[in-house]
Amino acid sequence: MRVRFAPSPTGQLHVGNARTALFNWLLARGAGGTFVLRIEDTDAERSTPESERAIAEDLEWLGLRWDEGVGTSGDHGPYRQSERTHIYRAHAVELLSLKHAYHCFCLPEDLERERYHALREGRPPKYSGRCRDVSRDHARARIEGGESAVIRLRVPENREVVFTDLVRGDVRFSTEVIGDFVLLRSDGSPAYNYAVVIDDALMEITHVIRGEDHISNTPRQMLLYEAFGWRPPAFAHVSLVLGPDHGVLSKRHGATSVKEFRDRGYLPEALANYLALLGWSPGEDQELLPLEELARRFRLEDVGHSAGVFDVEKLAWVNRHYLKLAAPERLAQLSAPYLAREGWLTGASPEALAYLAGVVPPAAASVDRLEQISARLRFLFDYAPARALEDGTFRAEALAARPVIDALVDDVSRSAPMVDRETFRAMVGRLRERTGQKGKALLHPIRLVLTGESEGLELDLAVPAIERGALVGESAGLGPIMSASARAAAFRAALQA
RNA sequence: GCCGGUAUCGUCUAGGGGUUAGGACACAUGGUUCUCAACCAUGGAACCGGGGUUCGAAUCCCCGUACCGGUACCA
Repeated sequence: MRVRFAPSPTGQLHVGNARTALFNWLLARGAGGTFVLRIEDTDAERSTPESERAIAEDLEWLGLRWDEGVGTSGDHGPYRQSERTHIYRAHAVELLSLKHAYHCFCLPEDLERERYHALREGRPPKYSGRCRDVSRDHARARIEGGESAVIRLRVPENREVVFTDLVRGDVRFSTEVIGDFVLLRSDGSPAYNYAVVIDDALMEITHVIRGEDHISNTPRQMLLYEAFGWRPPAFAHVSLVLGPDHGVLSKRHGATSVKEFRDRGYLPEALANYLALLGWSPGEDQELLPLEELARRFRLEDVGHSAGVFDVEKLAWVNRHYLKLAAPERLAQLSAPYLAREGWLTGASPEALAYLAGVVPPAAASVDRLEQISARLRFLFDYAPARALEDGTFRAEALAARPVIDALVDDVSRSAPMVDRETFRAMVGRLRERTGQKGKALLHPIRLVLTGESEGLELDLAVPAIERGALVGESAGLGPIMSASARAAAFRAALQA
């Protein structure tokens, strides 16, 4: 089995295309087949090398490695359509001599007018076939005379073209609605439907899995396979991904490209797992499974027929799941850019990363995506009691808890840093005895003073994080982080001001 | 307009002639916790409409409707 993903390098990899790539990969992976990456850059205007690189990078990030294609040494290359022009031309000549194709000299404006009239009279707007009978010799003469021509396929009249779609079953089209379409443009470059067939055939693709938007291209492609006498591959058209308003997923819905999701701090395994769930189900009421397991279970016949609405909430849930599974070092590494953006991390020293590996995982357990990690860790790096006390509720809570606060300031100024849960709890125990307060009345004031926030991480975790962070110090490229004792003093000063 | 595709909770889906129509996300309520989040429990929530076939239709067939895609010298 050989499958392919064939994007046009005209922008970032869209999640809908990523899902198509994923389905291809899952099928190949599950069947021990070959996954080919081909670049369809026949539109010279819009194709860029940057976007080809970006797409390749996104596929790799998602874990969808290709066995053959650009950047590999496969023996079905080249894998960039812009490098295959000679192949397309050679095959066009073959079609010409087989009389399956012909030169067409019709002017764009004439075609435009024909189309307009056809539409107005309720007829399918297909090419009239006016140049069908221009002989090859005559055509050659006109071209030598400076006229430009396209090459069109001679589409048989009044025929039914049927193909079996692996996800939808038999699909049939009448050639009555298919005009003689363009194979080679007047500049010699291949049109999509033509290049695809040549490439899929020559690259020995056995299963073409692509978006539903290509379903009406398929009969044209079948006709081409027929003209060449080639056996067509199996086709499978997967439905499209929609936005929450059931329209095309676009920027106003938020992120739409793989790159954007990556930048927001979604894990690749989460995006891939979520995408697999959109239009397919692994069965047994299971949803969260590693890619390899998904590949084992994947069957094209089980892919849903209807378009799917992209649900960011569910993606967030999947992401939270994988965030909890991720190794601490990895989370620290992945969080670094977000912390650096805030100016809290100036260099990824081993000490700083080791410290983060301890503090990021508990914070990450309560966010949807890593982008939110800085808000969750703000208490460490941006301690500002004066600012916090500007809030009326916060101030009132602090004022009401003066005895606890005073005792805290006193205790913390005289005891050792609370670098672990036990020393912190010991301190809480001393305060309980001294003030007679317990539970919320005791812990909430401690939170206000030590974190400068009224909500956040468990204090058991937060306070040792503060103390250890203060010890790591700025020389390691971290912080600065104020110690608990400095915070207590600063807080009391701010409260009295 | 024409051609093609699709239709189960708000969303993703399981099921597929007889089921209390199952699960997940989201939502609501409760529990837990110093707090938020997380977590746990409970709950509300669906077979597009109309005909037909059948003892029986959400499931099969037809028609309609809605939505999506295509209708290029874009891909």
